[in-house]
Amino acid sequence: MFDHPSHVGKSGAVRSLNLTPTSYLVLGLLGAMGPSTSYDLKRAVSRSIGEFWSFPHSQLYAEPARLAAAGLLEERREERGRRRRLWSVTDAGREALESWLAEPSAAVTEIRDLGLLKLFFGGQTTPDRVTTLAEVNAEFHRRRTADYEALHAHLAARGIDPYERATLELGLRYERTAVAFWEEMAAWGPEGQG
Amino acid sequence: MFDHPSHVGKSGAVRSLNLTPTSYLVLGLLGAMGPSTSYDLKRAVSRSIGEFWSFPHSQLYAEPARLAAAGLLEERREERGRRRRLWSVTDAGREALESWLAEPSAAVTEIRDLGLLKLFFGGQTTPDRVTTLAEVNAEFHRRRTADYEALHAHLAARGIDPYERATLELGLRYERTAVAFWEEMAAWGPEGQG
DNA sequence: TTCGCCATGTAATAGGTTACATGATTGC
DNA sequence: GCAATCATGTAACCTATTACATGGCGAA
Repeated sequence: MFDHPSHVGKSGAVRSLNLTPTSYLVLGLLGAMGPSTSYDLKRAVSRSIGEFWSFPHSQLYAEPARLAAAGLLEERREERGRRRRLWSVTDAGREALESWLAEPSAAVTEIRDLGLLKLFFGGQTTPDRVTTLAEVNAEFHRRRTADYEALHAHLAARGIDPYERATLELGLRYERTAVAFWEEMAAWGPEGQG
Repeated sequence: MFDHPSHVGKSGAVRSLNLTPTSYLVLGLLGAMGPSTSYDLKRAVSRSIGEFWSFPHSQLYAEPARLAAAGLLEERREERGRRRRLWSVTDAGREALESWLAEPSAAVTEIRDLGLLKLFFGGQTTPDRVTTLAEVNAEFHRRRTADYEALHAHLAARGIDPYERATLELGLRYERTAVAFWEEMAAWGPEGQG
């Protein structure tokens, strides 16, 4: 690609980039899991935070390269077989992660829900369509709630990291909130919403 | 579905583009508000859906141009003064909006919360830092809850569109859920989380 | 009349999304 | 031995984000 120093070393060839959520995800996962491939990252994401914050696998392949260019990760290739790329956190990377974790900045939660956007424009369609929307969404979130609970139980069996469990817990609680909300919406429609 | 109406331009210069959430936001707002400037859109977003789904103003300036290129919007410029650009929905645009509203597709809700991402990696920092994180977030969401309630009351006074109110309602409920969650997290830390 | 904020945009870039593509495994 | 799925990437496009920049208007 471009000729970087053999091992990020003395040249300070560390291009400073601004770290995105994806960056911290990768840093944190590698910090917790040790040297891993992008596919390992993908799997780790899938049944945890990825439940409600999607990180496409293509990014989990692309982001490590960026972080490595910045000196926060190191790459090692398998000698034989597939010669897969294994990523691990450097001291600089660990430092970046720790300082990020240390500042407890609270930021606005983004909730992006297409169904909710449709509801927002409910006045521009017929009430029965809104009711259908509400019913479909209620069912959808009920199903998701059930999935979460199964997942939760499954993970509880194998002693999962408590922080990871807590994270899923909020996801679950959100789903329950959504179920209640959409069910009310569905009931609200038919009887004339004054 | 498409082979749009003739008047959209004999040239057929209607490049088909895939419509993003931003597209539907703009279409829906213009549908509800009538001809408006991008600044009008910005204001309409700010105290409503924009509370939990951020749409930077630069997009509210850029997106209408895209939609107009696709034949879904029409542009009119003021004759004098600032010569601002006023956007309005064409028949094709209205049709696109309606068919979108008609299909009640349920999709996964994205919840993007930096604090939650930090919590996810709680095992890589000290318990007291996690507790601080929880406290800061609890306070943050308490404050946001209060803001929502004030906003809600304020808008209830002026008879706001019930669907718009409902949308805000879910935002509010999410905030309450978050408050409870972070408060529990804050209390959970000190006493040893086995 | 000057300062400051509201209003109205544009530019640049990087990050994200959606495909595409192909090598390895595993099951049948 | 073949099909299906898992694993591992790359490419292209484009949206979104972050700055920058300026004009108008209101208040003091």
